[in-house]
Amino acid sequence: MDWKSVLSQSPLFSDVPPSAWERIAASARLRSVQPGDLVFHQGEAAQCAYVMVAGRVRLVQHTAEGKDVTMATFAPGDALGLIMALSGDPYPGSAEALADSQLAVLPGELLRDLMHDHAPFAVRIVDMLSDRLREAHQRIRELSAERVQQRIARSLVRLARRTGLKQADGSIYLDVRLSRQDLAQLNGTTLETVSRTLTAWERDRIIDAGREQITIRDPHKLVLIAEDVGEEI
Amino acid sequence: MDWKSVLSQSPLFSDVPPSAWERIAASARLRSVQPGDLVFHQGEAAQCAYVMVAGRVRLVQHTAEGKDVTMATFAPGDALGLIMALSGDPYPGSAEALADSQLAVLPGELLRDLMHDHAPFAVRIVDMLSDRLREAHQRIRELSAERVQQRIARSLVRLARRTGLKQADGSIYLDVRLSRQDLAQLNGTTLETVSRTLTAWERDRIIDAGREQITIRDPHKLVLIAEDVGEEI
DNA sequence: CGGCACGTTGAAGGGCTTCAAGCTCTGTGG
DNA sequence: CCACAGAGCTTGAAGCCCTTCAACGTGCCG
Repeated sequence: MDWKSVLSQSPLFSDVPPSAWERIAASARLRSVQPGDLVFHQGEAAQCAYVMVAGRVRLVQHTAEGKDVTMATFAPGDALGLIMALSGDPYPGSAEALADSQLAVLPGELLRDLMHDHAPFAVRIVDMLSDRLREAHQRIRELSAERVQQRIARSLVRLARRTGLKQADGSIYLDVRLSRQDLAQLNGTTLETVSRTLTAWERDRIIDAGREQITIRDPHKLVLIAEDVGEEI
Repeated sequence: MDWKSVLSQSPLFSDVPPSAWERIAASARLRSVQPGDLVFHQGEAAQCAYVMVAGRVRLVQHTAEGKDVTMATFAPGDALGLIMALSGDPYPGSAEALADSQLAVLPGELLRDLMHDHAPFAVRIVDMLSDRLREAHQRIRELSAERVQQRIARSLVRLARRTGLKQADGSIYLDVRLSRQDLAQLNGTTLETVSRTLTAWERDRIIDAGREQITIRDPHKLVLIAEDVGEEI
């Protein structure tokens, strides 16, 4: 299918009237990236926002000490770089492709104009930002109050909901390349700790862990760990 | 000064045309709260958003295990509960007054209408949410990658910028009631750890710490701790 | 088949939490 | 005015969770 029609079905543009659509089509370009490519670099001044057409991209922040922290991952339909494109500020992180991906490139100016001319479009953006903010707050709470085990369990449960493929035997296969390092960056821990944790869960038949792939055998137990049940009263 | 005129000068409403102002004035009410009062409760369905007129309020999330995490604090001009008022979802946290405060109460419906009728107003909201999201991401990065010491130093530096009163001798007095517990909730740690850290800094003449109040004697050193300088190459 | 990225495992240790006890202010009511 | 209750703070001791460093295994792909 034509990428522009995919774009027009993105939640971001669902409320844009047909009249404005020509303008979007005229300004938007398509960009293809391969795994490991950076869509944009941390610190770079933002000219554009992106809407995922295909593939998977993650937003990473590099700290001064050389650690990487994964802030979010994006699937088709999601928008990234919105805030920065609107304000023109430097990107606070880098966007790294996790798979072969295609993104629609949208000039910041176009977005600004659309927002001013079409209030419902601005409302859509408010909605998207609201969701992101809620997620961010949830992660702050987790990082502040929960143990590493819990946080890892939580991210597996979340991934299961997003990309899980239910198998015949009831287990859930996570349809993403997911290294120990990736899980560490998602949860603010080290790959060694992730490895030990997964090994322990494999011993307890809660998951099957392979190279960059995980199957959840016992989703219920994983949720119990995520919710830290087991010592109530 | 009339609280409605204060409200009209909030950044939130700076782009609302005079024509809409009557409508805002008609729907808005004023609410006064005392320290410790909750403006709204976690879990409660959101009907309204609030704009700070005077005082200071913080947003707290209670975890299942009974720990509290402070998500943000609000000063006059700031808006809280925006997201939830727009969507009608339950508040994900409680808003607790830290001082005698006054807030303008705005029905969610009013905000929704304003956004649809006046795009520039929606743009303001996008700006505010953008700032909040940026802050949240920064905190996630800090919580993921930094030590407790660093994070405490950082929050003191931040508070100094927001509410610091420069003294004659160059030190900075933080003009907020700030208990060890508060600092702990801000940084995802315990009051004991905060106490020990502050005591150590007091020994090193970096701060003066009293009961619920802190003066920064050597802001430069505090920044160095926050940035974790001292072991580069 | 060699290199490299991914993963496992062990050992050591430190940062931080947890529990516990006691101290020091502040404010309040008799 | 003073005493006392309670909130805020300090300090110690114990220990665990997690990191860090290090060495080695493993499988994929050129």
